[in-house]
Amino acid sequence: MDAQPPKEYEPSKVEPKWQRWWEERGIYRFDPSREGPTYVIDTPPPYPSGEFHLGTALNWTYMDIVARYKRMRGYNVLFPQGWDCHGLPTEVQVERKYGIRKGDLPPARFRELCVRLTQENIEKMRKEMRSLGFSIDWTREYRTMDPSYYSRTQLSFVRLYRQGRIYRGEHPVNWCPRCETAIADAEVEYEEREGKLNYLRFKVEGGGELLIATTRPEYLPACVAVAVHPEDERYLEYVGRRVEVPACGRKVEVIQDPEVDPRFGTGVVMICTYGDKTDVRWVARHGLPVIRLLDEKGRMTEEAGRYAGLTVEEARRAILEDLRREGSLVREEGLVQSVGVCWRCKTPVEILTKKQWFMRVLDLAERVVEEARKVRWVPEYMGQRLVDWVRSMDWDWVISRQRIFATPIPVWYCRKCGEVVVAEEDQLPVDPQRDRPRGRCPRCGGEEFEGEKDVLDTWMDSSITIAVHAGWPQLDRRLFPADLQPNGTDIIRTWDYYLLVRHLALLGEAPYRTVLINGMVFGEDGRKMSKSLGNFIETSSVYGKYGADALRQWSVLAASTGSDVPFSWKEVVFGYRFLQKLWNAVRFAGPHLRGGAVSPEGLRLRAVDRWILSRLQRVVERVTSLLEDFQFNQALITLQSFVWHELCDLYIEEVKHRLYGGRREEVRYVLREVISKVCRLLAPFIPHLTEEIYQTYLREEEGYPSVHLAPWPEPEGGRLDEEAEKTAGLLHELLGAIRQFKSSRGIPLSGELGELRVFAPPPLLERLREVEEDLVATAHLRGLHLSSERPELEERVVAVEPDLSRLGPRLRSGVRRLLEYLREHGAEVARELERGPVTLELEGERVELRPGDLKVKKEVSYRGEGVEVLGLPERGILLLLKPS
RNA sequence: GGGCCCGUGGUCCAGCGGUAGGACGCCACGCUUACAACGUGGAGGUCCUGGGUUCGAAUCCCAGCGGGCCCA
Repeated sequence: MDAQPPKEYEPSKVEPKWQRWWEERGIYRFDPSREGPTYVIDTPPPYPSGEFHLGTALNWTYMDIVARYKRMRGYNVLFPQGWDCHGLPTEVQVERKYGIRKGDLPPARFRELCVRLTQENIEKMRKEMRSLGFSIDWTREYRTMDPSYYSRTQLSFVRLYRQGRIYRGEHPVNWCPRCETAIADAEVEYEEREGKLNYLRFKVEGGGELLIATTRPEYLPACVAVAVHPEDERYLEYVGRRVEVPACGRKVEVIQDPEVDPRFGTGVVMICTYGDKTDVRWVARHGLPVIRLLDEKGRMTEEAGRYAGLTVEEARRAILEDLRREGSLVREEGLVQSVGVCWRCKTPVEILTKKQWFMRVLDLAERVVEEARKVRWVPEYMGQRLVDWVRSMDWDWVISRQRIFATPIPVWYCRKCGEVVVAEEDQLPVDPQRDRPRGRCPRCGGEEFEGEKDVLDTWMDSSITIAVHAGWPQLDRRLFPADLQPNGTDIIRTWDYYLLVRHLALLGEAPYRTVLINGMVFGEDGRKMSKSLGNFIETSSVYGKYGADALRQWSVLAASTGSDVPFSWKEVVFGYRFLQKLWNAVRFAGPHLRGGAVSPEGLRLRAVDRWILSRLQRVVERVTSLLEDFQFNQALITLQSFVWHELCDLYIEEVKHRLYGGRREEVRYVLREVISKVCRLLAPFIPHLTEEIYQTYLREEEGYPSVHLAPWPEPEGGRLDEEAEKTAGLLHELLGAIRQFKSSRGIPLSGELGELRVFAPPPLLERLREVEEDLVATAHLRGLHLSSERPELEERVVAVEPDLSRLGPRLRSGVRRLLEYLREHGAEVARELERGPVTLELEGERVELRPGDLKVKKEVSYRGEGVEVLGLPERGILLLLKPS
């Protein structure tokens, strides 16, 4: 036999060993040549920020559990990993790192720096993912910044363009003046900010005045109308008249629109191009002129007259001052308003009209809703978020960005006639700044072209992942649609929406069958975990201390699937302790596992053996069904409590006497059976420890190279044994009563007791005879005497508990009368019931009670001398202890 | 302003029609030949409030209060 395995399980030594081994053996690779069912996970490609958030650990743990479980169930699992490389944050990181602005370098050079930084960041994050033991197929890794990937982003652009789904147009867009780029609706965040509501006086042509309330007086130079609600009687007389815009002098008309809220401010609003999204709708609806008030940097244009060149803030101050001077500012009120800001830099977003590229998505809204409803959402209600989002969209998707590090838009413009020339499919990838189109301008024959400078929104890269890892444009139908799309609650409206709308447009089909949602990770202070809040915990500091298997257990147990989860060191420590507990139990059983497998032939399994095997079957069934439902927390709790309380605290304690002396074969057989199955059931949750156990104790006999290549345990109905469960249950009750007795007398658990005399009804006695030896040995009794005779004793009924799950459905409304009656006559009825069914007449209704309808608690006392009474009165069992 | 989620012992969370569970913390006892990061026993909850449905509600419905997320 080998040297004694270490008393303490050390994850930091064991985990890296298996991580390397798994990788070398390539056991997580998808095998394209294999027949049989596939299971495809659309792993979200993280943004390579270089930091590995605990939220990512949570998200990936869910996926990994599913991947491992499905593999064990015989699926050919595709669990790829990609990186969503493009984006502004990397540009900002590069600027900061080298102390430059992106305009300082030629774009190609700047791009190189971004690529290099991204590679470094990916390296860091990949290391973290490996350290957590995720069973990713690294041979399928992709990066959206690689030509092999972004050529497909471009291909999708070309195809959607030819389909008429992508267009270039002048349309208001959300614009971040700091980043100087358009951003999509989904990238706008809302923040509560203190603002001022200004009441301004507008002179009405031909006499009178209107008071309007606005939070954005700086937009006065772009005021194109004044609106009131059509049913607002206060202003009916003004409709159709013209008013003078203060500080500017322009005359605009008073119009009606039902979207005006008569309760806000004075019920009169000014319509400007464009103060907010409502303005956009009003301008379109009433055909109002557009005044281009702001430029790309957020400064006032010539249109602002004497305010030209000022920033938004400066213009606000200047205009307010002028208003005050001319007496148009009547009053100001404080107001908390939610302001749309850029998700990256938190600068308030403005609405600008610029030529941009769009993907037409509004007309697909109902189709998207229809498909979203067919998808299985976990938890179910999360699907509603996508539906709500789709229905609330106002604009098409702006897909062009004014950045550098991104996929180029594969388009040129003819210098002569301005014709748009889109790249040929077989020409991709292209960089229109460097490459040129094939041939001449199709319209005018021109040969000079201007390459598009704008680039694609990074969601254009990441919303075709499913098609890409299914081999598109040569789509492998076994890999599409993906079976699982795992994601956080915060990006349902982006990732899940874009994936859906994009694949629908491109392939006419929804790309995923199930969406698995994980919650947000909060810090120990209860707020969303982030560096800026100072409640950030490095993932590596957690697994570095307690191991990946402990961290994974925290991910699973912290809350039910989809709920937000608070990080807690205590929970991680609990996971670590479970590892120790399991390791120690296996270490104890080890010598008995190693002596070769025991054949079940000819074994005389005892009640406790049949009990634990029966319980094991129930655990297999339950864990399997919970995993099918993605209820990871309940599945793991079921396993932990089976191992900890049933296997360790009960079974192992109850069989020690047989291992030390007696006949060992049955116990050896059962221990091997239980540990082997439990090891497999736990493998998706704690892959390292289960591998260590498997390799140390089980592999030689079972023959699978790894526990992760072993099949998932199938429920064996024949193993269910209700009789054994009842018998063992009785044994546990007796042991409980004895422990309680010892505890109340200050006797050590290991302390020896005298002779126990048990008086019980014959059926129970039969059961007790089966476990007699186990009881004596485990409770440390000097002797045991079982008898069905009733000694002289006094019984007093102290409580009668009706079993409502039996009585309710049978008696319906009679239950209330019965309860009232039992309050008075409970003891009486209970005694009668011992002899057989009882029929009661309650307020004219006949009520029949059967044995078992009532749980009766009795107090028993014995009149003899010199014994202690422990008793299990509700079961009609009396325990008498003679002192030793 | 709208949609969705949550409100359970000191703390964090399961449960989601049959009369309350776990972990952590707390108290007492025990180093029983796997494990003291352990074991045994114990204390601790009108399941946010008010209505309704039901024989029966922590669980379903409605309203309110409080918190969160997403969006206007």
